[in-house]
Amino acid sequence: MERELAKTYDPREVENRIYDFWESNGYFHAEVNKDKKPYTIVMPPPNITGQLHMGHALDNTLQDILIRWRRMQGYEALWMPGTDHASIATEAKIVEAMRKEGLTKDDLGRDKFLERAWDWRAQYGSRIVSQLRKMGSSCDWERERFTMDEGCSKAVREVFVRLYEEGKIYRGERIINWCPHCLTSISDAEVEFEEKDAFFYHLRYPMADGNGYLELATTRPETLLGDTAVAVHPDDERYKAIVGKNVILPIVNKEIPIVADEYVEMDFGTGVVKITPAHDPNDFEVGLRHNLEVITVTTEDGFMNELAGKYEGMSILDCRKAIMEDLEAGGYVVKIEPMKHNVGQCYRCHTTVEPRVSLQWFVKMDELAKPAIEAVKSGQTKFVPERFEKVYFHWLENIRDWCISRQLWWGHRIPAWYCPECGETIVSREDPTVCPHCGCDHLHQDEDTLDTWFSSALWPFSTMGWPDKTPEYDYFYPTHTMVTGYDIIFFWVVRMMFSGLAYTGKAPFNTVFIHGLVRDSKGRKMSKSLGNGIDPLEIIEEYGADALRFMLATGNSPGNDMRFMQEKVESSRNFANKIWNAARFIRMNLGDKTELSLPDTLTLEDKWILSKLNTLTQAVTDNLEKFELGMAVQKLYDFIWDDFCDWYIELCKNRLQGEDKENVCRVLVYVMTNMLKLLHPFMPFITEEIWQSLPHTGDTLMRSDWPTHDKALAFTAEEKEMERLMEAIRAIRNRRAEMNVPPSKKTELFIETAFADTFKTGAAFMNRLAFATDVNVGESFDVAGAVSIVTPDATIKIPLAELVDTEQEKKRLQKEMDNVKKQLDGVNARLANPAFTDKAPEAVVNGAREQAARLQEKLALLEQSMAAIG
RNA sequence: GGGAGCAUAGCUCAGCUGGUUAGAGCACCUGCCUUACAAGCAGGGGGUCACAGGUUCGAGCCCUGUUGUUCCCACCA
Repeated sequence: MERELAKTYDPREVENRIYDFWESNGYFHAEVNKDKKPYTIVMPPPNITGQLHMGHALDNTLQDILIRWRRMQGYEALWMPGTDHASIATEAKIVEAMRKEGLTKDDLGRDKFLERAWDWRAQYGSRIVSQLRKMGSSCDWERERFTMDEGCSKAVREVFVRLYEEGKIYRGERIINWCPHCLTSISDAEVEFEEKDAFFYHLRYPMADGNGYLELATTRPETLLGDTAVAVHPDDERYKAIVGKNVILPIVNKEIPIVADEYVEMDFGTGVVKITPAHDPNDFEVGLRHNLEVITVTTEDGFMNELAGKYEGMSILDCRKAIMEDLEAGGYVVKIEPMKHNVGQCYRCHTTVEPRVSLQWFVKMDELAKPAIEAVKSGQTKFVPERFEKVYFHWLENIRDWCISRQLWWGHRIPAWYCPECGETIVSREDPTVCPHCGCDHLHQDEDTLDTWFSSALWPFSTMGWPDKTPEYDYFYPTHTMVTGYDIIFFWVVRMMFSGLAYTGKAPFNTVFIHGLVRDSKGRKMSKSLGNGIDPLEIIEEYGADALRFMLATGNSPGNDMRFMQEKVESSRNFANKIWNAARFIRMNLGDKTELSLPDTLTLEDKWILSKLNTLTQAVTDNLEKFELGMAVQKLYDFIWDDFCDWYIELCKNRLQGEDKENVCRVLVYVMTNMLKLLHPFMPFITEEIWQSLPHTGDTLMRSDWPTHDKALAFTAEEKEMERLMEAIRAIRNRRAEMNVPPSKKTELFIETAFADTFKTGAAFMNRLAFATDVNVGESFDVAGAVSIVTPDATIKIPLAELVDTEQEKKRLQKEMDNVKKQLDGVNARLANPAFTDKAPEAVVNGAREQAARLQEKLALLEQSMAAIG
């Protein structure tokens, strides 16, 4: 598959073709292979309702970099893909679509509704998957899973039953977060708090004995209808005498007790709190401690119910207004003051959440949380960056029982059946037909489904076939790296951790690699409501997936947010083009040669670039090992652009015109091939395309071997030697530019140096890169009216008499000497300090000594030049 | 109320366990269409690394405090 490179790089043409080539050849596929070590990443499953956004793009780029790198390193690398049914989000979309047709869930009934949901899944579930392909994601699509497929559902059922049998799952009347719009309970993690303007209503409740009033304050006066007590702190001297007495609940005109409870803060407000167990989590707890009645006064969809008396049918907010008018009329209102108040909202629809008592299923968290904390404390699982461990611990240490039942239809239906005869609850792996207790044969199944996160918590092992003992499970589990954003540590990472530990006995991954958010160019979160989202597919269309990936990897440090900026993508696109053209240049010179090996004899510049490549290989590998992808990518960029393109290719142009051409080509191909390998995880498409166009062995770059450091190619001395030449070339260019000498004006060079051999070797570089005609190397030259250029290794004289102003030249030399002296003084001062020479590491001290020597030499050369001018 | 991040060039950001004169991209200035690339080449200007102390032979990096900013968590009704 060797082809000519197109004249300009067109990612649109290349990317789809290359992706098909990879996929159709099964290069993404991983198999159980005892001869190799496994490396596994399971993809955070995107919602079936979702479309690819920048968050996915980042998340998947990072995963693909890691998986491609490990695959090339020789691991059996499995990237397990799949999608999430996203119960609440998907159901909301379907209900919305039905609403437009004038239909409700109840019109359709459960079965018909689910048919629609599966149709929806069939229609949209593949959309995000095809979008992930556009990113270049090298997932094993043959293993693609879905949280509601047979296997995952089996795992869900197994876990539910097991937890139930172990007593870690229970059903009970508890106060939960209720979304009046989605009409379902949601977990604590699914409530988002937002500060809103509210009012603090100061009320007074008359004492039942007619002895004055008790003043208290509330933000929700309408809940008064469900008050069953007022509470004070047991140590509060002001109220000790009245604890146990009653107050009269205004409007309702009912006596309710005054209880003493430590929950009340004496210093806040009047130190008296009204207690509404049905509509406030704290009040619910107080109610439990004091055996208070729980009176629910609202409906599921946010209106007042029949227990609200004359307020029945009003919305909660209307009721609040009405009740305040009535309280005002009755003289119960002391004052109303504005305040800031944290209001809980549903994370899906942003409707204000109503705390509400209802019958739900819960997972007991205390016992499950402990091993999850321990696994991270012991280092079995690590977070990158480490600071997120704190967040993780804090969450687990303060966790409350997890409400897992949802009043939704789309999801895993709770495998619990109730006997209408004897009230027995049956939870089992197989659907029961008769009640084991009384033999009744018309059992009915619980109507609710499970929280979406219940099934995603099992994702790392349910996708591997658990609870069955599959070869995949044995080989690929536990997985290695979990790549995800810090925003779902609570929702997902925590739950995978305790689930994995509880059911498989192992932490589900050994590293959690956390990344930040991709924000817009102004630093705002990308959101639908702001309309500031940037569609990755549009960016891919315009710049190519490689450019997008490269941009996302560049300057992205773990756990930190980044801004999306068009210029950064352009710069990445330019980089892709740079490599493309370097490859074109090589091909142009290559002819039909297919020789791959390095030549037997290497020149100075060959050794220099090979040695640099060698160092790069080690550095990039080390960075990847440490998840420092941003640093790895920066080093690749610098090497490819600066060292290889701007220096090596330029240096070798002379030789390409001579007899040495073949040897140069071999080195060019060798370095290019290795660069392509190192760059492949970041820019998979263009690297593969170029690799295919160059002499190569094997079928695909993505399955080629990751380069390793080669001792035979470490040429430290030559690197230094080359640097001397480069420094001289830079200095000459610099001087010429300062003096406005155009490149077209070539000159003779006289180089006075102690490194004559090096500079004689480098003479050929000077004419191309330093605009030289003849290059003379020797100990000393007497050149009339020359411009002197001084480096630590040489004094270079350029006869440019007509351009030289002697006075100007003197000033310049003096300035440079002053500068060098200043530096030299600094270094010498350090070296004169015994504290430094004694305490600093040897390498640092030696480095300083070398530097001092170089500066000293440069100074001496400058002095000579000065003397020569007179 | 608790916790965390960030503060480095005009802009956006790197800077890994403290070690020469702090880097990149973009922007800006100068000169170049040098037959791979003008999406390019060469050169240049531009930074008291938020502030104040401290530790150290040595601090952008470590410690303490201050200021600004962003985020997360938390039931003060």
